[in-house]
Amino acid sequence: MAVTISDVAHAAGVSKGAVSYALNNQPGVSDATRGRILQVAKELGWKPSLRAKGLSSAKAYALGLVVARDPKLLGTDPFFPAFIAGIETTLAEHDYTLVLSVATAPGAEERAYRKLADGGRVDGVILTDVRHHDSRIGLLRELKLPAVTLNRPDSDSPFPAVSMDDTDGITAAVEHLLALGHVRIGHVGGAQEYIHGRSRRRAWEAAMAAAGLAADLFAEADFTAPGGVAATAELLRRPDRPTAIVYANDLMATSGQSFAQSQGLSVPGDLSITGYDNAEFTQYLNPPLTTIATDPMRWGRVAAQALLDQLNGTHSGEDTDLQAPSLLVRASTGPAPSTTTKPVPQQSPKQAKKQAKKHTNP
Amino acid sequence: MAVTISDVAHAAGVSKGAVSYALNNQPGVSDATRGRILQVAKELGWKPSLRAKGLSSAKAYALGLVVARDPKLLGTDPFFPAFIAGIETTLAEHDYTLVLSVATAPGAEERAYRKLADGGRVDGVILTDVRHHDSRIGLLRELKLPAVTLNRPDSDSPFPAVSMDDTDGITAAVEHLLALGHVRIGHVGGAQEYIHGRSRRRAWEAAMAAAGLAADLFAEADFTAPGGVAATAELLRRPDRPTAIVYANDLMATSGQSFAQSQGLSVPGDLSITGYDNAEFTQYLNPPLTTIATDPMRWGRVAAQALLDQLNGTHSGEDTDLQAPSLLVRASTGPAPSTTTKPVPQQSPKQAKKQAKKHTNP
DNA sequence: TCCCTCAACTGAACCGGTTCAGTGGCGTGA
DNA sequence: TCACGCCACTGAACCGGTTCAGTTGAGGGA
Repeated sequence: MAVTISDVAHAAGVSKGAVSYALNNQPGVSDATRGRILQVAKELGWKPSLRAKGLSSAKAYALGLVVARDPKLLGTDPFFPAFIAGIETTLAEHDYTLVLSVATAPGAEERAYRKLADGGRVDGVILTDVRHHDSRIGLLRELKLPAVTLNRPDSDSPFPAVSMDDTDGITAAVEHLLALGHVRIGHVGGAQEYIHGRSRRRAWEAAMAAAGLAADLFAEADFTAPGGVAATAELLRRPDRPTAIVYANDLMATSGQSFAQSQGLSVPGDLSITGYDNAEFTQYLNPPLTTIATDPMRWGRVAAQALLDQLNGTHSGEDTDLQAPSLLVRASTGPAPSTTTKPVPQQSPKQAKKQAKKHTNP
Repeated sequence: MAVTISDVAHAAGVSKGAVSYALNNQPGVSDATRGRILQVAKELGWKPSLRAKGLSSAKAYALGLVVARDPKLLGTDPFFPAFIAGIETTLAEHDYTLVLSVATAPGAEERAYRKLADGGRVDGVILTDVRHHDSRIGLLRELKLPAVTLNRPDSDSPFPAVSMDDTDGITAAVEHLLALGHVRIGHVGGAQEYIHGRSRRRAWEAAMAAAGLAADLFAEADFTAPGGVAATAELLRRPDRPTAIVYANDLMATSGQSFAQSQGLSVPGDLSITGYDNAEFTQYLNPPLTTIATDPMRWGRVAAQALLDQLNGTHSGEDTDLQAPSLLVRASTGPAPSTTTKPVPQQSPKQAKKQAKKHTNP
């Protein structure tokens, strides 16, 4: 940090401008001079100050990511770490870094975006967990902050999207269960506020409709483990309880499976279960979870690249579609029970609720 | 971004300097003028440019965190998301942001630190996952980058440490098992390269010694799920196999428990298991995992504060000790088998290895 | 030989703040 | 009434780069 461009210029016997041209591979210096300057710079160990560079070129050389999730959920979700690692692989090739913001308190999210935009700390942001009529789209517009979104928002968005289809994976899960003879296939959805919560639900509905079945065994949860327990309890209380449940993520599938077992149901003997995400721990569950394997790392890599392209003006403006995730069959799914469905051990709804609660907070 | 300090100065009829003094609560302007300037600044919606501020005051207003882990392991470890959330709660109160780097490839870690230091992108870093004779200490010294470490390194370190004791938790786990009648208590350790891998092992050894027992049932793993399987397989092959295993983290405990069950052992009937970290999913395992509940969020909050204190010179220079984590007893631990230990179904080591491998990659 | 062109390079302005030396005006004490 | 000190504020330098208008000198064409 001690050595500046002036030191290099002086040592090489040229002006600051020449050093700048040489460093950035711009015309204006001969090859000989360029070589000499670079040589001197190397000898002096000159590292151009990002701060100065940023000030004069009006760039921050950083991308922003605001994560608005309960830290508890965050800690269990395998998505973000892998996603961030993907972003990083792209950024490592460019002179960019990632500024991460975790917003847990309500209202903190908007503040976080403003903080990143106001001081010019980042040149653009990646928008994850897109919501129904997401207010952040308007916010970013107001802040004039370039962005890419993960999946295309349902409201009008000027930002390019990098999408990974939910439909195929859920469809494959339903078809897998149908092939095993299941008919009463339920769905525990994530918060319908999120567009991926919605699209997964719609994919389940469509797959059921395609098989001529009613999609009536739905319970909405919130992507959290306790939510999964409550939704599972609700579905299992139904008179025609499902013999299989498609969950919108692994965490809910995990807690749902655990709850079903605690109610005396065998998985997959009495109830088949599928997850979504392929979190590493799901293969060590008992039984290991049938789930849908996404590729968050690739998603991160591509999203970061799309944002960088947008920043330097080389982005086509078109959305990018990533390969759809694939079904990973493990032992939590099996043939539908051949006889009449074993009822869940009788208890009043009140008791079940109590038990569900107890199960949630051991 | 369009409105600058000059615009404000002009609008308020004062010089740039006066605006700067007013904004930063420095003497040199009267209260009346200060009020007027702030009023004008507000009306114009002026947000001082972090870049310009950074250049003139030689600060980056950012802290760095380099995470060197396999993204797969990262995704399952609940530590980092909560830890980062903790950092964020501190930074939100100050005008700082967090720059996150994920280094997965070998050699990428050092490059990441250099990248952060060279351009002056951060003012300091938080060092996690401290290793035995950690080379990063010297590196940061060379780069003249202020830092705090999580736990005190075993080599000489000039940086303040924020420590959370491992010993008490492991000791509590061993004592809990002893009280249940266990005598052959094994330990599956994390990579001994990490100082927390070492200290957990040493705590187990000490607790065993205190009970007059030999600490010979040790297997080293690497904090990963497959590693946990392999180490568990090794311990279970021993002629005097353990009736209880203390794992150095939840992920290994999870995969170890799953492996033991696949070998026909009942948990906790034949084998009791304890984890470390209290990852959320562990309460939904079958059986739910007895584990040690740490508070990574608090750790992040305190570490960030310590680093900020160090940067503005108010740090005492002394290490901070956080409250030790506590044991959380769930159903994976139970009384020691009363009769002779049930042997693991006979098979050659070769077969066991094959099975372990198969178990790892379903 | 002279003029023109163009490549190579310089010097200075600029980005938007901070900071310091200097200046003007006011109040106070003798 | 005057000298002095101090408060409030200004103007300019500065941080370390980028960028642009100019300058210089070499080479080519007529």
